[in-house]
Amino acid sequence: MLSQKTKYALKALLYLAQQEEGHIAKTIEIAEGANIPKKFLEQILLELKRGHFVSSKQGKMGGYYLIKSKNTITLADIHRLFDGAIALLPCASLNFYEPCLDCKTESECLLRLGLIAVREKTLAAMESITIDSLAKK
Amino acid sequence: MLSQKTKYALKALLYLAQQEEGHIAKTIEIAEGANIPKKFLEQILLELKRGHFVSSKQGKMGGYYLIKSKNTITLADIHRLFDGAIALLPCASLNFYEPCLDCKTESECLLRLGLIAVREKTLAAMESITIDSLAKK
DNA sequence: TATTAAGTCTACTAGTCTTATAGAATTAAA
DNA sequence: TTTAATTCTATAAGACTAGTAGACTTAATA
Repeated sequence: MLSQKTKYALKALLYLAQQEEGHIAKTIEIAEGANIPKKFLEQILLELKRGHFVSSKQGKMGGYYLIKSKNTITLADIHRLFDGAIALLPCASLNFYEPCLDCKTESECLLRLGLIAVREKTLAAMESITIDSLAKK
Repeated sequence: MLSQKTKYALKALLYLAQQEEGHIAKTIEIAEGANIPKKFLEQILLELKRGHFVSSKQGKMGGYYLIKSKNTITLADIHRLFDGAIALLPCASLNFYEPCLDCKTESECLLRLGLIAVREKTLAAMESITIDSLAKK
């Protein structure tokens, strides 16, 4: 399941994607437009900035705007930024790989290969969903 | 991600699936065979029993055994029993549906349809993984 | 240059969830 | 009746989630 944070991040990105080119949106504007608690949104926007999905202009008249094309930002990207691995276990993850501590050896693990198969399907589906494709629904 | 509980449940089921027909496995035997803390495993086995995947024989010489065919128990089943919804949000879930509180109306929700598409792919993948298919890896 | 309005950063907190552990009660074989 | 197993309820430490608070920095503009 997506955390509330990931959901808010997606909604914030959708809000930004729907603004006209060049528009700089204030946090309060996004918060009200997408129904997100403002102070919580501040943190989320900072993380999106550190992830290079948005940038900001500081000071008066400042705000946030997309810096990555809305048809290249995928659900998989945002999930990874906020909720981490897409795989069902770290040992089946591409980007967050970690061996399981309770497995004797990875090759003996009966779960891993099956979970990798699931991850491949889920990942493909999540990579095909972009902010742009969502905005057009 | 799977919780530790779900992972242990799968390992316990795999252990049971690998025993010969008619064998009744004690909790301590499964715990040691699958490397699971015994007291934690007790709870898990009870939940698997309530979910009608295993049954038990009480008293001396008692223990647990599969009551559902190992090629009909899927990863999706066990995920749902312990971790709940497979969809990324409750509003996109089949078995754990709940409307989003922060959406004005569901039809306006830009996320839902995309998340349903992901759930369909993930669910198909998880339903194709059975205890039997895992045990044969 | 002072004011104002915006983002930035760090810390904190209440509540919930996870991962167990403990121990008493129940059941059934021998 | 003893023993060995499941069953049930309670508890607890630690991590995580979702959010709040407030001080600080930056930049437009009057």
